[in-house]
Amino acid sequence: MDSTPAKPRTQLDRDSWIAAATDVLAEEGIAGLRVEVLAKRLKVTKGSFYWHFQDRRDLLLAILTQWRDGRIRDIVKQTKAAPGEELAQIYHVIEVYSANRSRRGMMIELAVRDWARRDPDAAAIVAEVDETRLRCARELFLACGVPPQEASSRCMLLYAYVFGVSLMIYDNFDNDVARLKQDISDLIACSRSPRTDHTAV
Amino acid sequence: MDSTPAKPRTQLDRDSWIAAATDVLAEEGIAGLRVEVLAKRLKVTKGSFYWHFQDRRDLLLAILTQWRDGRIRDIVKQTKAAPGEELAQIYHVIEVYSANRSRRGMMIELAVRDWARRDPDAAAIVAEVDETRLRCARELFLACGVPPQEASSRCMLLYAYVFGVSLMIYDNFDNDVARLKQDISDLIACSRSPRTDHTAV
DNA sequence: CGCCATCCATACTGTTGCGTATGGTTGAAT
DNA sequence: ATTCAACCATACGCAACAGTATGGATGGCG
Repeated sequence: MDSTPAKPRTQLDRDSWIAAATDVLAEEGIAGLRVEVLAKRLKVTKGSFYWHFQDRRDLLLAILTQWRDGRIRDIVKQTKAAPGEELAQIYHVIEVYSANRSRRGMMIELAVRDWARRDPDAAAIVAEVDETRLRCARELFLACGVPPQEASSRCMLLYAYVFGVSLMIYDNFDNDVARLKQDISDLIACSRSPRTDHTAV
Repeated sequence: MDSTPAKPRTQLDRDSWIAAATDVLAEEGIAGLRVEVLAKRLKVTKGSFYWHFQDRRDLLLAILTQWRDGRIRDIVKQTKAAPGEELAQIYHVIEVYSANRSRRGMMIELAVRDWARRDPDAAAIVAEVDETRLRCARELFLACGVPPQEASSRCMLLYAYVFGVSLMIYDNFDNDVARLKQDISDLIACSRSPRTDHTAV
């Protein structure tokens, strides 16, 4: 009929496997990431898997490095700010990394961090990502005129909050979550007085 | 030789199993909590396990409820403060729940929360614990004279920070972690100006 | 002493999953 | 058209694990 690459005959490459595996990681965690389950999801058998990967560990390490590269690319992008826009950019970072924005991204993040608690390789990757993120965010605070020591404290608080809040279940605590999160953003970004006017931007 | 209860013949009861299971949960996570592994650790066979428990799920639910009860008992204890000591108590809570104080407790905490991301029963337990903790901590802030809305924000930030920071790997970021954590405690507890004098107590 | 309830060991079945071996299919180059 | 490399299916062995069935040991009590 046509020669357009409509369906490349389910020809899978390494990246397809990694992408699908990352989906499973987000949904089921590292322990639920089994090659036979993954193969079933891709509608092939594990004969295909062991063509593209040496073993399960090979896939896992590929997931890690790809995740790291994506996260580092993202943070340097998110922390670039035009002069004068640095404070607004901090608010933007908090907003972007808050759980609801990209639920999938946070699920991966949490799965990787849980993984890193028992796997040295994963821990090394997380360490790289954290260091890069902290340094990038710190630059932003410094550009806002925050003193060095305090810049370190605030960017650490920023990331700890972002990850921690996505671990909590607080449906019945406050009925105005939006305002709650806004207040917290103020505390992290620029709390000098309790009621900061953060009409940022 | 003697009739003292030196070795009760390895007679295990339900609580012994739950205690050992909680250890495994802390070390290996919910996915690594297998009944045969647990039995081996207790030097018995799973024949014993299935005497005390209906199935694996029975054990898991027992772990959850016991964890909840312990955590709720602990938080009401930690948030009791003599009049005038409320601010110091807030610092104490931050200190106590920071990862290094009781590494084991935090490992269990993180394991349960990761578990709760895929299990509704675990999620319900975490919701109970979170609500209790937030309300208790909120009372402390209110007793410090913090306005209601802000009290909600600060106690939420407190817990999110505590859990989040134990997920991060920041060895190479700052060489004075103690001071970093002190600064963050200030931001959470009483930041009105960036350099608050928190010579609390 | 003998009986019964408690507690555990042993021995099975069935399932899931990792990894390997080997053969089949497909498309592109010669 | 033949051939070869890339890609996948099938079929195997092996281990870990959930759960069941059943029998053995132990201790208190009538």
